[in-house]
Order: sequence, then C-alpha cells, then structure tokens
Amino acid sequence: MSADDLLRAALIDAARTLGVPEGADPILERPRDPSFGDWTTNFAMTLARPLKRKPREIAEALKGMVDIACAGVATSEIAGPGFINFRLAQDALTAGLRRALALDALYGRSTTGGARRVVVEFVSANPTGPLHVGHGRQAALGDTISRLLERTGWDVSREFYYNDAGVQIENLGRSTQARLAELAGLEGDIPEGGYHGEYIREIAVRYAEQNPGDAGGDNGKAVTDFAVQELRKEQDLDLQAFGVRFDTYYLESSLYEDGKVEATVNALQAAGRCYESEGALWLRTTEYGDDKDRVMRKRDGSFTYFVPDVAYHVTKWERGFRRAINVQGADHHSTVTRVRAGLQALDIGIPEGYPEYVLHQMVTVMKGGEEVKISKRAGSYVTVRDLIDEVGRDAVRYFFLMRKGDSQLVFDVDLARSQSEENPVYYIQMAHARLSGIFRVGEIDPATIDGARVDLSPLSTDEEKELLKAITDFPMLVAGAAAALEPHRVANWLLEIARMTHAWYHKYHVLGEAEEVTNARLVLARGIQIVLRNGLELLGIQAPERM
RNA sequence: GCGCGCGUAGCUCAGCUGGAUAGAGCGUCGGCCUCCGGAGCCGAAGGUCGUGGGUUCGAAUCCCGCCGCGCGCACCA
Repeated sequence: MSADDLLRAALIDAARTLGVPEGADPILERPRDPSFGDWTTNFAMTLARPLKRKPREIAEALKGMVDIACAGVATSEIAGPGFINFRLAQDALTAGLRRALALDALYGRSTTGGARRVVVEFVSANPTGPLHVGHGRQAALGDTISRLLERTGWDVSREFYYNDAGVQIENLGRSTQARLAELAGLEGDIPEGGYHGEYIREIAVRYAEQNPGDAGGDNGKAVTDFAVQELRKEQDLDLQAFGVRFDTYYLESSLYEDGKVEATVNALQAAGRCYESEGALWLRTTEYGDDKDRVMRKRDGSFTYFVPDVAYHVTKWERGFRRAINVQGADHHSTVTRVRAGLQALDIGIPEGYPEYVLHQMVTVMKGGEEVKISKRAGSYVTVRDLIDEVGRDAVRYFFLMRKGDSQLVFDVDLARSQSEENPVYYIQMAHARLSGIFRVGEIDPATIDGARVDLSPLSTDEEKELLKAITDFPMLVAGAAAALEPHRVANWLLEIARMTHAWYHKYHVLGEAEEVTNARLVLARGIQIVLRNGLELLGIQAPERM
C-alpha cells in the first residue's frame, strides 16, 4: 500500500467513528503550494453538511484520530476553511522512489483492467489518398490510448477499419482511369467528387507500366483494385514510419461478402424499427436520441454507409469486445448517435454507451507564421508524411499529444523542428539524456543501482522533495490518463518533471559530493530516468541516452 | 436555425472532474558558462478565466441566457 492509500484508509476509519456512513471517500491532493505540506484533503468540508457541524471542528476531530505513525505522517495541521494538511516523514516520501527502482520498466503499471478485452479503432482512413494531419492526430491518440490501457491491465486490440467499398472507392477508380486516359493521350476528366492529387497520376503511371495490356485503363475493376492496393501500401508505410501498428484490419467489403449487412437490415426490420417511405427503407433512430430518422437502403437499392457501420460494430460485440473505443475526428461526430441508435434498435444487449468515442478537433499546421494547407503529393491537404519528414517522428507524436483532444490543435512546424529548450519534446528528452550523462561520466551502470539499500535521507532539499513526490505520483498519473482516455496529461506531466529535473541538475551535483549524498542522488537520478523513460514510452517517444 | 466542441497572460495551451494567492511554454525585459551536457539555469513584467444571472461555506470548473470561433446537419463516408 502506498502512503496515500494508508492515509486515505486512516481518514475513513476516523470518519466512521464520527458517524459517517460507509462509502465516504476522502480525496487526497497535492496542495498547490508545497509549503502547505505533502498531501491535503478537503474531507472535513465535505462532511460538514451530513454531520451538521463546522468544517474546522470536524477537521480537528479527524486530525486527532488519524493514526499518524501508521500512515507515515510526520505532522498535520488544519488550515483555511477546514483543509487538513499532512507532511510526510522522510521514509514515506522516498517510498515511491524505492518502488520505482524496484519495478523499473513496470513502474506505473496497474491491473485495473483485469485483462478484459477492449478494441480501439483509429485512423480508419479511406484508401483514397495519403494520410492527412487529422489521421496523424488520430494515430497518435489511438496508439497512446491503447498503450495507456495496456499498462493499466487491459487486453487491447488495435483495429483499422477500411472503407474499401462505396462511392468514394468508385471515384478513386474513375480518377485513376482519367489519369490513365491522359497518359494515353486522350481527354481524361476527373469525376465529380474525384481525387486530384498528384499521387493519382503516380498510381496511373505504375498501373500502365505493370499492365501493358490495359495501359488505357479500360478495366475499371482492375484499375480500382490496383489503386486501393497501392494506397493501402502507402498508408501502411506512413503508419510504420510513425511507429503505429495494428492488430487487425477490418474490411468493409467483407461485411457485404459475409452477408452481415443484409443480416443487420433484416434484424432491424424484424425488431420492428423500420419503415418504408419515398421508396427508401428508414430506421427510426429518433427513438434513440437522433434528431431525424436515417435512410438505411436507398431508392436505388444500395445501402447507406450507416448500415455497414452498425453491422461492423455488431461484429465487435460478437467478437467478444465488451468495451470498444473509437478515435475519430470531430467532423464525424454525427455518426456517434447514429451508430449507437442502430445498435440499440437491434436490442441484442449492447449497452447504451457502446462504443465509446474519443473525438478530436481539427489540426492547423503553421509554418513561418502562416497556415499551410497544401502538400505537393496530396494537393489539398498536408500529409502525416510531410510532418514526419520535416520534424521527425518523436516531435510529431508529442505535438499531436500535447493538447486535449477536444481543443483545436495548432501544429507549429518551426517550433517542432527547433532543437532547443523552446521545443518541449527535446526539452524532455534532454532531461533524460543528461541523467544518462551522469552515469556515463561516473562510469556507473544505472541498472546496478539498488534503491533498497541506500540511505535516502540526504534527499532533503525542496527540489528533491518535489521530485520525490512527482515520482510517487507517476502511477496515479497513468491510471488517471487511462481512465479519462487523455494522453495529454502524460505529455504535460513529462514537461513538468523535465523542468524540475533541469533545475535540480543545475543547482546540485550528483558526482563528487560526500559519499552518502552522491549515493542518494544517484538513486534519485535513476528514479527520474525511469519515470521519464516509462512516460515517454507511453507516448511512443524515444528516451535517448545522449543527443 | 438545430446539434457537438471551444472561449483562461501578447501567442499556443494546462488546470488533476467544486477548493487555499489561477499555472506552463513561447514571446518581451534583466541576469548566469574554470564545475556530472549553456541543446541549460535563475528572475521580472503580463489575467475583471468571453459576458450576464443562478446553485453553496467556496465556481475557471456545475446549471440557464447571451456573444464570438470551429465542426457537423446527404438516399457521401
């Protein structure tokens, strides 16, 4: 049990003797001002109403009853309207550091997921062009959310859904055919809603080379299949360059081939949720919170995208995923209600909030003080590949993760590329590299440092105490970020501890001090290195030994 | 018009799900290199938390109205 758990338990015990019913859960926080102590709680204030007593009076009573020694508390005091502030004994303060060294790469992990299965779907780009910056944000978010869940005990499956059927794919085929016609010296018109990027021409050239018998592109199906294959290959390469891999690729076309789309429509009709109108088949999604009913089968007999979407999510449920998380751009938010409505209408026991959605807002790319809107290959948008080529994978990942998903993101290319303190990702990596430098200069193998045996009482400066607390808080941080599906918490925390690390490094020396001081500081340096490395690893970013 | 998201320092954003004097980075200004990496450190200035109400011991945080910005409102995905 960690120090805060012990303290929390002691507070609950004390509250019970005051007549507080079961279920009261005191919140322990780090006070904003470290001079208030190591932990603070507003517990007494929350009890004021149910107990009908003054907060400070309750605080006094609680304070008197908490078994101080057991919880590792050195002193406690009451402040303000009724906060109880605790200052920990040195042993309790350093417990987290010792734990970090003992657990090393496993520090920060937990088992709250209970090995339950969860599918995280992200990117899911149509194979109609290179991945754009929005996909990049999704890739970073989805992959990091997956990592957070894995490290908190979930059995995660990363899934990419390929929309390889439908109008967009037809347009891709026709666009490619148009370029092939041009290559053959004929008039080629990109169809309405078609794709104008340079990459289409490249695909056409390759098709003509590899299919000399159909250099004009008359075989529509062959051209389309070729283009889809080429683009899937390109997207895979981009994702690989970004350090993202998927466990499964689910093809929309397979839903038609396996009859799952048809089956879903039949099931919805059997459930009595449909009606015919104006020659189309509608689903009463308004009964499930949608603002209007949705067409399932168009007048021409084909299905709208929404039907395979529902069928697809049924397969997630049927494949045993009782939890499903979709990472999508906010421009798709209208599908949320619809998909859930479709699943509810089926009435097969899927809970209302299934699947969960993590929506992210749009990305603006800035360079030289101006917004960048186009790339050479894709034409109308900036690609992930452009960014990776320009600033490197680590910086791209960090920049996509440093903001909360539901705020818009400005990607400053110049900042991401700069190799200085201005750039948060280099700043964090630098902190790790500097600590490595200490071990290098001291000719010490960091893996041999055994935190359990060293006297840590020399870690007594304010800076060191704050670092000890930060290291202690790391598992809580990971658990909180995982529960909220918010990777940016990790990114911000890393920046904070990097700042503390640089300040400490600059102010104090590790090597060449009195032996007991050096030994204690080596343990601290190792502990910081572990949380930096584990934290960066959560974001899929390197923790370099030197830069 | 309706739905979702967002308005916090000059700029870009945090704010741990209601707590103490609202924070960070960039930018600006001023300092610090015989010492484990100056690819760094220290300090200063800078805010009526869009706005008006409400809820309560206590609101940037929760509720309502208004203003502004983004996204979506297809028998496209």
